[in-house]
Amino acid sequence: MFTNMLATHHHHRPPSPVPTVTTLNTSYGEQKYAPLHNAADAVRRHCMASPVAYSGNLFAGFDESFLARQAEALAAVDYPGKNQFKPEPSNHSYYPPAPYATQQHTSSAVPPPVYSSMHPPSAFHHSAALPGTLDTNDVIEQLGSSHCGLPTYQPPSFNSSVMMTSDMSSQPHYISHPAPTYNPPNHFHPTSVMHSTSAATPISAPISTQAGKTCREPTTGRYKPHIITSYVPGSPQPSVPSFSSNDYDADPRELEAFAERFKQRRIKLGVTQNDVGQALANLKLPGVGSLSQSTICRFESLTLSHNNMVALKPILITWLEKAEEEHRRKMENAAMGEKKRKRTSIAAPEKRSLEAYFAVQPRPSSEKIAAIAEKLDLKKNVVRVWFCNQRQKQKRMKFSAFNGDVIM
DNA sequence: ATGCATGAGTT
DNA sequence: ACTCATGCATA
Repeated sequence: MFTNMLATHHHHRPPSPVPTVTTLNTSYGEQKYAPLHNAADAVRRHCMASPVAYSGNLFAGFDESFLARQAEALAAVDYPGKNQFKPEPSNHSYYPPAPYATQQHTSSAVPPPVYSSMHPPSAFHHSAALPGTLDTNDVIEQLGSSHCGLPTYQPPSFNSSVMMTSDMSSQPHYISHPAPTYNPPNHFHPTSVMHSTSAATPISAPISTQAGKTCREPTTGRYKPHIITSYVPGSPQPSVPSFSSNDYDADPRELEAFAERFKQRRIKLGVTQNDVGQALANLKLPGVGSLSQSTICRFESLTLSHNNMVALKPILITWLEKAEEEHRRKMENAAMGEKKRKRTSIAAPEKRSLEAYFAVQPRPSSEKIAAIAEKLDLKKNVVRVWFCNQRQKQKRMKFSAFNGDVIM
């Protein structure tokens, strides 16, 4: 029971909107900022609510464990080598009502959310974010509710990761800021343009990089992309966090914004979360099978781990783009259907005249057709086609009559 | 949307 | 013993 609790404790969420709590995993490759972004929504709400709680006691919303863990976090930071502190299970079975700071703090023992680079051949491999350069002030700042601890990734001058191609890796701007700054979180801008990262993100790369493992879900036969990204002994660790185009996609705020946009566009397409999950298999991306409704839901609600979000994002982008393209096509087809040519209708008097002409000469010459057209005030082509159709009609009638005679 | 469970990989 | 990604079942 206890073991089980430990094993799944990060899933044990209180009724409050506190999302996934991931305890620290201090392996090199697992510098997660899951709590930072997973709790983004909660954070936002918490931030909004906070001012009210400040009447009197600054820590009104915080319990003792928070304070205790704050101290722990600070302590953890004081010793760079000590990235690891094992929280007491009892402290993590449940989280207090104003938990974000608590969790935040817990994860603060983890190195700062350095935006790790991707290794080109394995796009989903989260290479090590270096532990490191977080100082006490940073921690305090993160802990400060006024900032909600959301890491700010100085956005590029442009807004779309589509443009963040390989050359982005040479942006000295990023390299010179190994430690991210913490700013108040941005609210999602509904107007932000959905970008396509498919160009910048090699979605074809297997999701499961580090061990190349794609395990099959026993019951469903789904291909579960294991996105466990952690330090692989022997694999090269970057000594300096290099910033590539993928860092943008991995930016928690970008992820949050994307998830929101994704949801909106999915709904616009009239597709359910389950549909999306199933449709992913049709993408035929290597190592990418279907996903459950749960997972899609969790993606949209940012209740997946950061790495998981980052790995799923390009796949979902791929799906979204294809789905929207298909949708567009359908709409166009529908529009085409509506744009049916106007059917010319020939009035009864003219029709009678035409029938009279037809009785005399079913195959009038071009000149004759022109004459008739002029006489009836119809387009020559209309008259020509009428004769064609009339001949065809007659043929049909003859044929059916003949058949009827024979068969019956 | 989410509690609980599972299997695989990691430490 | 843990972490993680994910799924099933159900609220």
